Amino acid sequence: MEVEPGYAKGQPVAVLTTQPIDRLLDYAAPEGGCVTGSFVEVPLGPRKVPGVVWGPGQGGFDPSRLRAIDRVLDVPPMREEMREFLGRVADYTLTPMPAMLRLATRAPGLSDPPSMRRIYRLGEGQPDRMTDARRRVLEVLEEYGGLAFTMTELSAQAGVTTSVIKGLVKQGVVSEQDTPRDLPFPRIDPDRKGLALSEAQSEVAGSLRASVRTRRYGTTLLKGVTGSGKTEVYLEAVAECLARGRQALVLLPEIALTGEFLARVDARFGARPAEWHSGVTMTERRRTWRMIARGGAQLVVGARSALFLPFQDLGLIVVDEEHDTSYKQEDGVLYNARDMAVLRASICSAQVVLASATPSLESWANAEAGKYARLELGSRFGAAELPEMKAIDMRLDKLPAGRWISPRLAQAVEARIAEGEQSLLFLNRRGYAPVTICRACGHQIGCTQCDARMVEHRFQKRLVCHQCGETRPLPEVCPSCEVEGRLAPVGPGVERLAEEVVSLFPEARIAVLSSDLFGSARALKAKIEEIASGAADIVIGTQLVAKGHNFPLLTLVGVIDADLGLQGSDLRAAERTFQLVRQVAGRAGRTADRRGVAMLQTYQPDHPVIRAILAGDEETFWRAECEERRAAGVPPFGRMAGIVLSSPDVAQVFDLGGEMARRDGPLREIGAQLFGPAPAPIARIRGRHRVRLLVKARKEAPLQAALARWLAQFRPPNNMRIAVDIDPQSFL
DNA sequence: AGCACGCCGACT
DNA sequence: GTCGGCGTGCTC
Repeated sequence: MEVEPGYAKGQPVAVLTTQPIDRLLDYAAPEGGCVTGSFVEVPLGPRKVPGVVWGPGQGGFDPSRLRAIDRVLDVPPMREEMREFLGRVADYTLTPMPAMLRLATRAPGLSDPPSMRRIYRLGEGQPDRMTDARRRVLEVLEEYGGLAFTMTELSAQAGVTTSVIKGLVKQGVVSEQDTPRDLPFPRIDPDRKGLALSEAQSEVAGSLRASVRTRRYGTTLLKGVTGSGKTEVYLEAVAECLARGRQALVLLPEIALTGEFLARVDARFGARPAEWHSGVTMTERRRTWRMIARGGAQLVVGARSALFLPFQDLGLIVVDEEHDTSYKQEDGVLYNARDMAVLRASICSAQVVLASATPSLESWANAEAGKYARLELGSRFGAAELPEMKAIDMRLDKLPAGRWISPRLAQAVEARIAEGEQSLLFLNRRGYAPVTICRACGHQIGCTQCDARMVEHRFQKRLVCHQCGETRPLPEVCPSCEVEGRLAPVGPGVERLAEEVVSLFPEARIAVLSSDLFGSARALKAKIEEIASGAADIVIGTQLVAKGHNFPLLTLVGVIDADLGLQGSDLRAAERTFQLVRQVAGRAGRTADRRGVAMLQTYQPDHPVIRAILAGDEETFWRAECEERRAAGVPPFGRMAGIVLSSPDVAQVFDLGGEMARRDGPLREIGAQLFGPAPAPIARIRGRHRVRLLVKARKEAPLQAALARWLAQFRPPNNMRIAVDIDPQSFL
């Protein structure tokens, strides 16, 4: 255990608060003293704010005006490695430290004292007489064995008033006890035997176990096709980590996947891990945060924000589906969870496992360069193989307007229905139709707040803007020429595709999986399970279905528009299309004893990406893609940053954008190039005009420092926002 | 982030 | 005169 410097009462200490102040503030240590890392509550103006003691006082402030820390919170101090991690992420992403601290303290009731609750279980005594109500209470308690209940739970479960239970307590029939509200998670037994692994799986699991045993930092890219048993294999690394007494974290891109994962962990270890994502209740979050800090949680499964949990001794981070773009998203701070996982592990001497069937190009390149170890799980578990890939050349099948399913694909679906098997039709477009056009004047209905076309959602009977979420009823009259009844949908969305499927297969049971059709993650999960158990013949889905869900009865995947995403100038488009189509295709025939088929409808069967998918030749694709990026000097062979200025005032963003382009001295000093300003891909969102600049530098260039010096020159007006995105996902 | 301070225009 | 708009600066 490291020993933090302690401060006696009255000594000045520097405190980092969650308030957006770009420096530390000095306070006097409280009654009872504090240590570096102590979570505290400090007075700031008229308020009390949370903070962390960051070190000794810096001085430079009238000592007689120092205010004292109000109190030290009842949680273990923030560890040195966590402070370092926050600082490094802040430097990397150009994020102010208070915002980093907010990420690390996103736990409800952090400042609350430890609270107790009263629980009830079966006691020793006998009741003086038995009544119906008393019997129901005893039945409930017996049914659940030794489990304890809260008063509310027990009275609800037994259907009696609380006075019945109180009466039983008085006679000692029910025992009453106070326990801490935040209980440790059930111990996971890492020595429990798991499922039998194949020889290939055991070998890979053995390597991962050996890496974990080193207790050093290291990253392994674990590549395995869908169904190859990746999860079982990395759970062996988890077992090794827990057996060494260290904590483990498994990151998943989507909360819809945690249900399936929890069941796998339960099957492997006979206990469930702690969960951390937006769907977890407040009390559970509080418990989880505290237990992780105290070592009362060994294994955590969570979303990206779980990286900022206060682990005591983190020995392993698994990033599952590491290529998933949702690892890079804004939640106050723009960071890529995959990269930050590697950073955190390197600071705390932990191992990282990046698992994917279709790794990101960055990870592939890092493995090629020898920075990451690479392990591969070749064949699918059991007999099933990767699906057979076929292209359907859409230039040959002339489809009538408003039709998207080629006769060949329709025939294949028909055959599956006859066999009692499932088909998946994949179209990465939500809603009914992406464009609504007026046949009289050619006007396309756009959003008033954004430069984007409104998407018709027939299910909701409304037009929806996919940028800002604004909706409005479908108009009868063209908003431009005011002619009535000439508005027409153009192009397909999943809802419209469903309409076509109904007309083609009126007898079939059809399910549409699209994120906007479900109110909650729970509802979506239920639907997925229903489908997996065979409740549908044809599944129509957006990219939601590409993400790891298991449909055992599925033997055919039809990709409606394999070309979608290939157009446009996004440099990552090829990679993303390749991954998405491979992932979707991987849904076919995962465990069936018959080989699945994936059919790709395309107008460009000779496009290199489509050919690479068809050939199943990933190495060739990646090598070619790497060469192109190397030649262009773009990530991962160069560094980039996107800067987006946004303001309700158009002139303002262009003015400052222009000024930033002119005063680019700090960028030129490191040999970086500046492009723009140009209107951002979506030039207006929620009424804010957006202008984008792009900085490109060599891989070794100190990009962040130069960006910081460059940006410090400008004072943006107060209604303008400047967002800096290091390593942007797309750089249009 | 809040909140006070202060400077300017529009009103009683 | 004085009410209130919001730009500027401070919080240990």
